[in-house]
Amino acid sequence: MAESKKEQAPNNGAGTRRRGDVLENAILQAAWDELETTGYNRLTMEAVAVRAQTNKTAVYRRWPNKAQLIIAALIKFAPKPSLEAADMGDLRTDVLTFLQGIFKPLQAIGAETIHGLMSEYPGKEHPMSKPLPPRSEDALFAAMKAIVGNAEKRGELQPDRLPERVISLPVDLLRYEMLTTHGSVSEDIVVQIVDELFLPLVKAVAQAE
Amino acid sequence: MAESKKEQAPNNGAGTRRRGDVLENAILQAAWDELETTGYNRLTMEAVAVRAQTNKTAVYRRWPNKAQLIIAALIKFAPKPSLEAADMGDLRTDVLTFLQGIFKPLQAIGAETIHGLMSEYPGKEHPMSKPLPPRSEDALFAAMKAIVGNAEKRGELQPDRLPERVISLPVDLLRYEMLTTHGSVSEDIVVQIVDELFLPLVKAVAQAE
DNA sequence: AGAGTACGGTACGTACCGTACCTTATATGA
DNA sequence: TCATATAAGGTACGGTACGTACCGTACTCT
Repeated sequence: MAESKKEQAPNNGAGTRRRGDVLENAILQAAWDELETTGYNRLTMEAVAVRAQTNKTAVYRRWPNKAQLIIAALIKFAPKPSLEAADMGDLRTDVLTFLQGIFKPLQAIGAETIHGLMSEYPGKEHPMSKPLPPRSEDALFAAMKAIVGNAEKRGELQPDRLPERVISLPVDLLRYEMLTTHGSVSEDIVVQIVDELFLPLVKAVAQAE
Repeated sequence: MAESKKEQAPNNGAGTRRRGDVLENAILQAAWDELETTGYNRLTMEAVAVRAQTNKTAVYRRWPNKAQLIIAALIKFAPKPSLEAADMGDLRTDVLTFLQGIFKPLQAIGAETIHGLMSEYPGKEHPMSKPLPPRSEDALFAAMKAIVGNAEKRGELQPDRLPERVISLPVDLLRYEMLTTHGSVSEDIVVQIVDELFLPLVKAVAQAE
């Protein structure tokens, strides 16, 4: 009798109403799925709610807008590059493997999403969780510094000769290419960046004899 | 009597209804003004129409969406960099003056607008008038090639030694910085790019003895 | 058991989009 | 000079998405 109100429990027969982390994860998962199938621009809060089998209210209770929601979804579900600096014996190999390792993760997020986020994001008055952090806090930059540090320890480079701009050059250019190339970026861009730009530069500035 | 319908001619007393290029320019001017005061995201077609003292219909008759309208406004009103390669006697001066010349125009457009355009722009199936053209058609790249060519003629560089990536490096990095730096980019980034990256690279690869 | 919390669900007001429709001014040329 | 086509002015609409309010109801916790 009292059960008649349930009208065929809408989910599985077990505990019906999700809460807290369970619901939060379901929403983030839905946002990530929606992002992959629909793309950032056409993604709507309502579609995310529907896919998560909940409603907009539950979404807005947690994230105030689309940008914040998607950032949270990226943090949780986007493929993360390995940030441990490979240490294989020479600088070229280390940088190449590192860049190749971040290539696919960057590509998985996609230019449309980045542009959308950076376009919509408040920026001012919002010093938290930006899509692209300043260089000093950038994990990819830190990884490159570690790689260069290893090469210095091995004696490949004279210490402290490389300006920050040189160290960040490969990651910056890779990101630039991802942002501005509609369609897919060929993976050999990584090799070009290393062999035509980074290594000649290193050689000119700081290579030990 | 028949004049009573005019209700105090809303514009100047002279020819009332604008057409063709006059109206088109008024709309583009309004779009440009609106872009500068409101910003790309919050700019609406209706606001442009109101500022141009016309209505949405007249706008949509000419441009199918916001992105196209803004691109047209940029082409007409955005400050254009000088594309003639300076030829002052040495490569460093030429590249510096060139980069400094494109600095302000790039900054005038602004990251928000570029991100918005690149986010909304169809891209696929639309091979026309992209915000960022491919390198081969990029006017800034062509200018850099001319500058390098001048240096080769002077004997500063050995001819045909510089890969395209080296030539486009300064412009690419400058654009990257403009796109990813919220707030204002300091102008000495230009000097850094030239002195820490481009010139050492040129020296390493192609400088004549 | 009771009380607070947070989800489910709906409905609403707002904003903007893009289009349809009609009226009216202007350019053109027969 | 008048007729006609064109394009402007202007309004109104359907549609979509946003973000919020409200309320009933399940769940949690003590």
